[in-house]
Amino acid sequence: MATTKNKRTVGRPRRFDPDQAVAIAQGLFHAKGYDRVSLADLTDALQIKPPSFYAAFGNKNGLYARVLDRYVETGSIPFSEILRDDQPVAECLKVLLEEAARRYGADPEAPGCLVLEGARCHDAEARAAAGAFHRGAQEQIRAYVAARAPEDADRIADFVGTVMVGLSAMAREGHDADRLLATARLAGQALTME
Amino acid sequence: MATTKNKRTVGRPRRFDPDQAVAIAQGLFHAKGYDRVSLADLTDALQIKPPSFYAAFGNKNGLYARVLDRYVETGSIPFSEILRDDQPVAECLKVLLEEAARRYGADPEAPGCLVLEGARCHDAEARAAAGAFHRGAQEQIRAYVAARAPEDADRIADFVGTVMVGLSAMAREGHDADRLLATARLAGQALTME
DNA sequence: GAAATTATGTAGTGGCCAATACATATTAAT
DNA sequence: ATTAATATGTATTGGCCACTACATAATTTC
Repeated sequence: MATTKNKRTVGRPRRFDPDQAVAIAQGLFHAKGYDRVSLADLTDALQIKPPSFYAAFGNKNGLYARVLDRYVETGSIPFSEILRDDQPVAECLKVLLEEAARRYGADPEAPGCLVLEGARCHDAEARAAAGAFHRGAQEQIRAYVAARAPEDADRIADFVGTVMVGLSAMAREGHDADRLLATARLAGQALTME
Repeated sequence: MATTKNKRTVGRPRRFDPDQAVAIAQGLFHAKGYDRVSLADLTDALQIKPPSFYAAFGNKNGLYARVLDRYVETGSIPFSEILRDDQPVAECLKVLLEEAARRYGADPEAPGCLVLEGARCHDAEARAAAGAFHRGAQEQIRAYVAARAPEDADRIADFVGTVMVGLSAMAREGHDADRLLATARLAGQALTME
């Protein structure tokens, strides 16, 4: 009862694996951004026709929501592991920025953060979905700082969040991981002084 | 021979002022971004019909190019005034970041930087046009630092540019000038340590 | 085998987009 | 008055978009 798959059901069986489709779509959305992935792009990549797509995912936003979930589960920054209570706040935030730099620059085919870039797309629903994850992450940072430096939590969290957004944008401009890392390290120096 | 206007020419005269049209379009492009301003938006705002629009500006990108020129002349950050040779490099870069924060958050109806946001739009030609201005500004920062701190020019310029991109993005997320300014000041502390 | 159920393939739908064909109006030059 | 030149208004154009109506295929249940 561990796996959720293979539940033999009535009716004609699917000829594609929705989970695998989500993984493929994640690559597309990360590489090109929500707006620039058309439904034709998706159905071509998944080798299915539009009706199968809509039956499985509802619509483009439905698939995108599943992609976001998958990204947070498998590809995004593990905030909870990095923001440690047994280390100095500034140290952990520096590690966070450096980890962001590494991840955002790791894959030239999928630069930047899927969530941060999605939160700036042109589709209201997709933007809201990605924006919710963004706000959650930002609040996680703020709460982490607030627990031990309540006075400075807002401005430090704003700074860290702003630098992460900048790093994601610069990754999409072509900065590689080393270059982003140098920027992140310099940003980290501002945190040591507080 | 000072003003370039009022040159009575043959043929039916225009019923609108192209320069004023550029000013109005600048407001639209800054508020909504290149992609989200449709030609119908423009012709409605300018109170002209599509043929008049295309006769005057060539196409949407033609108008956008004129908007970018106007922005750089009238609304963007005066790099040359801020990056002074008679002040410490770090001080001037801090002033630059703080000035960016003030300008990006000054008008809630037109948040962020027109150039930085335009450089991320979906239209290849518009992106290239805005990107050229962005690269020019970035190089201006790098060259300024390189003149007195050649070893650190690349990473310092990258850091300043990344923070500016982040500030512009956060302005569009709703951060007001005060909040951006606090972020800029914290970022500036990283520069003092070099 | 018949019925119920679900997925698939073919072939579209209307909507919004930037851009334009074409006739007409308004001006200066002759 | 005629001509040349330029701007305007009406009405479209073709392209790409997300999305769907409808008939058919494949499976389980009875």
